[in-house]
Formats: sequence, structure tokens, C-alpha cells
Amino acid sequence: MEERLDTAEGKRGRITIHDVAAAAGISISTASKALNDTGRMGLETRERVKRIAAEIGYRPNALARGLLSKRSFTIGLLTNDTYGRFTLPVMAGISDALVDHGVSVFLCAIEEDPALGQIHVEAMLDKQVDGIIATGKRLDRRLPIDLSNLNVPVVYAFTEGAPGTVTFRSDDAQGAQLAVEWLAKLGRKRIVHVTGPESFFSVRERADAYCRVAGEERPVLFGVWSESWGHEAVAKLWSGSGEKPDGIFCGNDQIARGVIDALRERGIRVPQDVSVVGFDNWEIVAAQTRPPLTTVDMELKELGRQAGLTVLALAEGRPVEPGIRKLPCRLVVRQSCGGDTPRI
Amino acid sequence: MEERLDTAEGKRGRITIHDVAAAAGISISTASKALNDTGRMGLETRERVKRIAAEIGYRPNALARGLLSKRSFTIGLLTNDTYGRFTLPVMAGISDALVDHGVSVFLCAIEEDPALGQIHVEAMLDKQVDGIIATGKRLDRRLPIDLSNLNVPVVYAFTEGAPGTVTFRSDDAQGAQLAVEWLAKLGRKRIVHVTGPESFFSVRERADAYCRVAGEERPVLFGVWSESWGHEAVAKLWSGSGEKPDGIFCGNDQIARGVIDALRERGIRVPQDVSVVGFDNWEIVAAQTRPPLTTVDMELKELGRQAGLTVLALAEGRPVEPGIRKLPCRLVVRQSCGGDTPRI
DNA sequence: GTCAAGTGGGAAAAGGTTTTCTCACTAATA
DNA sequence: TATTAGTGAGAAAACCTTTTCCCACTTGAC
Repeated sequence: MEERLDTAEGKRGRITIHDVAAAAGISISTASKALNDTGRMGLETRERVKRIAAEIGYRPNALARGLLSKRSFTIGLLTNDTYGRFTLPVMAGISDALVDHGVSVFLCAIEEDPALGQIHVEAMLDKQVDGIIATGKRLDRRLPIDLSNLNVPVVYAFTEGAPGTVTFRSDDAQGAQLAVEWLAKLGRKRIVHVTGPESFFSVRERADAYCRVAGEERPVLFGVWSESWGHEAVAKLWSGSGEKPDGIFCGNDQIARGVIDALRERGIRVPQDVSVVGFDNWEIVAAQTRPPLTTVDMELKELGRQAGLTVLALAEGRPVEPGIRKLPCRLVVRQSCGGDTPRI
Repeated sequence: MEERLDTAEGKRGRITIHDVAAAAGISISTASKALNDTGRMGLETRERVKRIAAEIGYRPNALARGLLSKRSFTIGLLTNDTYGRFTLPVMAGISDALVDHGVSVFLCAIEEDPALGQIHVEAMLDKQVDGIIATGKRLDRRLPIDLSNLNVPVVYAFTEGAPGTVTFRSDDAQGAQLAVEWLAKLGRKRIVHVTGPESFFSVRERADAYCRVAGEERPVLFGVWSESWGHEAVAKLWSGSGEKPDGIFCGNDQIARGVIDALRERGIRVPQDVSVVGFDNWEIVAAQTRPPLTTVDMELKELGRQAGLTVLALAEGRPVEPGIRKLPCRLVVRQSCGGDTPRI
């Protein structure tokens, strides 16, 4: 018995459906139909074929299948986020959503190089990807390559998309609101916002939401995305003679880190004297600050998951309404604000 | 002219070699041979075909080609490094090396889940990947899945491989030597080593090299991979009554960051009083410390590049000698040690 | 005993490409 | 003139599946 199977496998190369058919003593069409639960045949035949296929370790060749079905069960993920801080969670979400559907993901990091982008896109199209997801490190910038006239569906995630397409992004206004409301709920009255360059769309969006919730007159300090700007901002805030803040909403976790360090250096206690909230929930920063940082998570993994399901829907011809979908952020409570809400 | 081309394209779906043949008034075999520079034909015919193919935007279908050639021009990258700190540079190197050869990369993040790993490996095999590169976050741990009996070549990068295979890793001993020699060259005499858990192979390897260069009697403090351990270690070192160190070689950049912060809090100047070297060159940490961190770079991108070229060689049947290849590290000089060497 | 309907299964085409073989024709040689 | 050698190009097979169509056979009804 075993020997017969070995002989069947003994043929050169991979096991094909021919081997299954031969081992079961039937034709390849019947074998195919048995394995795919299509066509008509005796239940007993069907199950025998399945059993034999499993025994000899048959796995269908996706290339041949794709050639016929015009579906490769493959999608491309294009990113210009070299460092991968945003891309990786998105990628994880996509992969997570699609692995059940047998879809694999090509990852192409194209930096800011249009030529490289072109090469990767062409390679993906040659490989008949069912769709492409474009992602980046900035909501208000496009990838350095035009994806609008491809004959495969394109979905944008965390990067600016073309008109008439689907774009997923985080709801930064809602995230900012979450942060400021949390500070307010903890009784903080003199809240300030220390954030990145005003040229970033999401900076403006977060700042606007902050003003809406905290009050128009509350100060916003624009700067750069670095710890040192956090230090500097604290120096600025504490240099004047006026009232000092008791809550600081930071534009990202790195700034928050700088702020917290600067406060500690001044002997100001976090969270007793001042509460600090970050943005991004970049674990590696947020969890290592002292105290660990309460921060806003953009749910990038969920964003990736939805982008994955959407590109799949488009690939299968299901209708999807174009537009920008804003996904809600989530507040991750650690210890930089005080408050007694249990850790999430 | 344009209209004729449009009509040619007007057929349903993608442009195939049939369209090229039709447009050129020749058979598909001749078209194929013309485009691939094989077979015999008039030079003029060959060039005309190429020109027409370019004009109508023909691109060969990689699925069909792969079906026949048994090469999919696709490889799989398997990683359990969720955060991507090590995987991303490796990925960038692989992609960089292979894009010229028309090879695309499937990225599969499998966490520590063997079942998920199995699913991804099977999906990759179904898609006829030409090879697999396994990478991880730890040199001395295997991925949670056995890749030894696949009928595609497997190369290991920054993770422990199976016997008889090719494994690429960084030369941690050489990297540690680089760091300690640099401290010595700057005149530091009382060097200590603050590092991660002794259970890590690379920790032991770096520590051994450190002892060899700095002297057997120099102290090694094992701990964990975190900033807070860096703080703690400084507290330990400065709590005793003995001579204080003037050079600290840290097991990674996060520890170094903690060490530098702790030193500053004690009013000890870096680099004037104490020089600090890190390990990993994790830009986001190393560049944000104050002062910026001199650290050892493991050249992961180069490692990825070599892994990519190796798996390609194996896929093409070129012989590759099995074994462990250690790639040299590089010292990245910033400002945490002093010294007048220009920034690299 | 004929017809219709239903059932189990196979033959063949299709998908796009590459490769091997074969053929027709020309030019050069014997 | 008859043979050879060389040249340009096409037909067909192969890669592995899926799917459509068809065939042979059985059963039940008339």
C-alpha cells in the first residue's frame, strides 16, 4: 500500500492532480470535481478521491489555477514607509484578514523612488495580483507613483488616495477628542497641546479637535516630531510667569516622551502634577516611558484588516462604495495621566 | 495608427502574446522567440516584434510562464518578528537584491503560532515559491515550524537554521570587539558591559568578546533588554564605593539609552566623564538619545541582500556551500563616546 | 418495448507561455 | 542538375487546473 503510494509520488517533481486520478483509478476531471465539491458523482467516489489526495499529499498548483480563473490569490502591498512603523501593523491586519481566504501578500517598500515603485508595480501586475493596497507614513501625501489606471483594484490605507477610490484612515479628530476628554475627565483644566509640524494634515486635524474640546483659547505649540521638541516645549511652557499647564496632549509618543522626561528633570511629577497623553501607541516608546504612557491608538491593524477585506471584495467584483472611511481611535490607558480606569 | 492599437487592445482583458503575434502578422511561437531572444529569425522581424510589443503594452503573464518554467520568480519571507525591528531591514535587503532579477517577496508574519506558520508555508508552496527565507528576532531560536523537508530551498537569516542549510548571521563577537576597541582607543580604562539576559546566545557571544578585549576581570552585568535595566545598572555601578567606570558598552541601544539618561540624572557627563556604546543602531533610539548614540550596526540590510542572492542561487540550481556565514558589524560613530572620527 | 429523465463519469478545451520539431524555401556545393 | 546546408518561421506539445459538454447506463413510466 505504502509502496504503491510511493511509486505514485515517484514521478518527477510535484504531485499533480494526474497522480491523484491515477491513484484513484479515475479521470482527472472527476478528480478535480471531487476535490472541489462540484459536478455530479457518487458520494463514495468523492470521499475516496479526497482521502487519496490527502494521503499522497496533493496540493493544487496555484499558478495553473490562477491562469484559468484569472485570480492569483495574491495582492500587493506598496509602501513608502521605510521604517515600517505604520506599515507593519497595517500589514499584519491585511495578512490576518486574508490568510483565511488563501491570499498572500507581496510587500514592496519603494521609499520615495518613483522608478523603483514603477518596477515593483509592474512586477506585481505581471504576477497577476488580484489587487493592490497602497499605504504610507502620512495621511496627506501620495505615494510617488500613479496607481489610477491599473486594471486591478487599488485601495488606499493611511495614505492619500485618488478620487473615486476607497481610502481608509484613522479618525484623528475623534482620537484627539478622546485624549482631551480623558484629561478633562481627570479634572485637568489647563490643558495644552504640543504637536508636530502644522504642515501635516493630521496635526491640524488633531489640533482643531483639541481646540473644539478644550476651548479655543487653549494654546497649541507646533514643532517637530521629536523628543527634543518635547523638552523644548516644556522649557517654553515653564519659562513664562503665567499659570502652568496641568495636562499636556502630545502630537505623538516621541514628543510625549520628551515632555515627560523634561518634566521629571524639573521635578514636576507625572501624573500627580501634570497628566500627559501621547498619540500613536508606539509600544516601544509608550511602554518604556516612566511612567508608561497613556496614548491614542490608531488601530492600524484593524485598518489593515478592513483594507484587506475591501480589496478582496473589489477583486471578486463585489460592489464597494468609494470614499474615505475614518476608523475610530482607541485610548490606551497607562499611567501617565493618573485615573483609575483599569489597563486595557 | 493609434486606432488600430486601441482595437488590438480592445479585446477582453489583458494583452497576450497572441495580440502581439496578430499585430505583427506572425505566429505566437515566432513572437515568443523574438521577445526572448531565442530561436532563429531575421533581425528585422525580431526588432519589429519587440517594437510592436512595446507599443501595445504587452507584458508576459508570469503565471503562465511560471507554470511552464517551474519558476515563479517569487520567494517567501517568513518571520516571527512581529514588531519588525529586525525583519524590516532584512526585508529591504532581500527586496533590493532580488528586484533586479524580477523576484517579488511574500511577507508572512507568523508570530509564534505553528499553525499559522503551517498555513502560510502551505500557501507559499501552493504558489510555487522558488525559495523561502526564514528570519526571526533571535539568533538562537528557531521559528515555530519545521522547514527541513520542503522541496524548495530554504535560507536562514538572523535565526537558527537546520543542519546542512545556509544561515546568515551577524558576527556579534566582532561587533563587540569593535565597540570595546573604540572605547579603549579613546583612552577609556575602566570599561563595563551592561547587557541583556545571559540566556541569549548573542549576549554570551558579545560578553565573551568583551572579556577577551577588555580583560577577563572587567565586570559584566546581565539583565533584561530595557531602558529601566540601564537605569538600574547605573545605580548599581555607582552605588558601591569602588572606582567608577569611564566606559560602558551596552548590549543594545535601549539599555544604552537608559544608561545615558541615568548618568545625566546623576550629573555625570556623557561623553566627557563616561563614554557609552550601544548595539543595534536602532535609529529611532540611537539618534534620539542625548547625546546621539555611538553604536554597533549589524548590517541587517546587507545580511538580507546576501540571503536573497543565496536563495536565488539555490533556486537556480547553482551550488551553495552550507554552513553559518557571519557578516561583520560596523561601528556607527555619533557623540556618546567623544572621539574625533567624523560621522559615518 | 420505447421514451424520458436522471446519474456517474470522462473527453476535451481553455488559460498564456515556452520549446521542440518540422517544413518550406534559398543558396551554395558537387 | 541533384544534393546539401542553412535560414526563417510555424504547428503542436507541454505545464496543471477547471469547466463545459457529452456519453453510457439505469430506472421508471407509458
